Amino acid sequence: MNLKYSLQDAAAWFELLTPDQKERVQRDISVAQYPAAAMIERKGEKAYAWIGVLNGLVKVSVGTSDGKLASLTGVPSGGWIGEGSLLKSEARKYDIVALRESAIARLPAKTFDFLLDSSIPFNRYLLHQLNERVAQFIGKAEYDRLLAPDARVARCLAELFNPLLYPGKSMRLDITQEEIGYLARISRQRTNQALRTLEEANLLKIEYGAVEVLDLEGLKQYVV
DNA sequence: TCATTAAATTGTT
DNA sequence: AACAATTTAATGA
Repeated sequence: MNLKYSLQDAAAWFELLTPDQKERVQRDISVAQYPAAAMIERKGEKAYAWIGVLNGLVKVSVGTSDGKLASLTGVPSGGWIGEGSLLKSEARKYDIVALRESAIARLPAKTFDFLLDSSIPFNRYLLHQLNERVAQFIGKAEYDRLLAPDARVARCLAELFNPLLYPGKSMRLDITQEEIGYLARISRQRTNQALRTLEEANLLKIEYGAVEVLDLEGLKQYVV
């Protein structure tokens, strides 16, 4: 229930701020709980806040304007999304849905702008995140449909670790095989099969209700 | 703290 | 998709 503690744990950028800035963020931010499968943000609505996943797991479905290719990205706790719509102050271009019960933080656009204006480290953090995301989408658009299910799972898992800054953090992620299936858009039993294949290749370790990534680079590059 | 039971997750057909 | 096996969490002595 301690907001400050949550932010230190689930917002890598929070540590980069000065005490004054931290104080303002804590004052302006709001947190809400969402049950599994709840719609957090809807496509088409205007963006008033930066969305942070303090706890839980969220999926972002991006519907391209030209049609049906709705590719998915998973966002684990510690991930922050939606800055694109904020910067251009336009409507959200995707739906954000809770995959399981999640604690969602909202940083108002005003505060977001304030940080942009006053904190160099914050800008640097954002730049890095945007860069990562672009690389992600390019790779996705290129390969997503052509990849075998095993590779799709590998990529989805790799992406779940991307938004986070992993140094120091654990390489273990609490996610069920069913949830991975949702993200990779394959059945749960196929997910199971894929995970076993990846475990065979020493890229990850299957745990109960979680997976531990052993070789992130290997996952990103996995093919066939 | 340990044993029993229920719920959730995984493995198999 | 349905079922069985396994693991974790919850309950109560």
